[in-house]
Amino acid sequence: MQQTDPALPVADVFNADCPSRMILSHVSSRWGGLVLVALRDGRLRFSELRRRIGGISERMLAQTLQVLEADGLISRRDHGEVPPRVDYCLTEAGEAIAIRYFELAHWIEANLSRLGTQPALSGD
Amino acid sequence: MQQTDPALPVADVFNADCPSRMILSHVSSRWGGLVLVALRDGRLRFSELRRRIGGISERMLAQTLQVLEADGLISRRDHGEVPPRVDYCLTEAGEAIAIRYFELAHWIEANLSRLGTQPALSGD
DNA sequence: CTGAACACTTACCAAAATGTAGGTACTTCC
DNA sequence: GGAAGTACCTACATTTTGGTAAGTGTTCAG
Repeated sequence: MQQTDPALPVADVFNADCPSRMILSHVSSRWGGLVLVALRDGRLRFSELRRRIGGISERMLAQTLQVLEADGLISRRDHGEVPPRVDYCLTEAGEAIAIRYFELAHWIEANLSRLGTQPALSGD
Repeated sequence: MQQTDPALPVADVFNADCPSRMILSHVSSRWGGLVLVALRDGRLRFSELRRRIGGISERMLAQTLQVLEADGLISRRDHGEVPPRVDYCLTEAGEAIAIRYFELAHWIEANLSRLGTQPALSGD
């Protein structure tokens, strides 16, 4: 299935210089993963994303979308209309990553009470 | 299995104020996920982690270990010896998160060639 | 005619993250 | 006795990140 090009060194996130680190940092940046997960619901417009992702600013959303697009994780479609109409969706790679990030996020949501964030769960 | 406390609002990472966002940000911080993944190999000492995770500084490793411990994702064991001997391992919750973060990171490693890894994207 | 929505961009500034260098108190190795 | 290793901590400086507010040009609703 997946051939490893012998000319390329094996990707390794533990290696500071490996390009995988860069992608990983974009995905797990403050907004990157949330944008990806939001797009799992399907194609969304800029302002829809903005409303959906609590706390994100226009500036950050625009920037995040650009980075993710450059990484090949989402694709941007401009309908060339006026007023502007642009929407975004996941690429195949984006979907693969989004689902994994979602599983991470979702586990956290579902198990929040076991984590050290709560007011006080009396115990050891 | 999992009881949802009806008194608590449902966790939602899209909500800026949801505590899950904080955990998620720790896990997907620059070093958090890598520390968790590194510990999947078993109990490791501070200096072992430092050597394993390329590019991390002592300061950042120490800080990251503290927040992960506070979140209940890793546990610290001090052998009380001199010279110091301290080691870390994943808690159950830590394992659950580590495996999910690993799957994300590993997919990226394995599929790097499909991604737009072009280094620079002069922005801002 | 005013204001809002759209999808952004830019300048400016504050805050957060991170690196560097030094220190600690001790031990083992050469 | 000097160097290196252990697991940190602290102060300081820098780099990166992110928010705010303003602007763009057009269209539509009131």
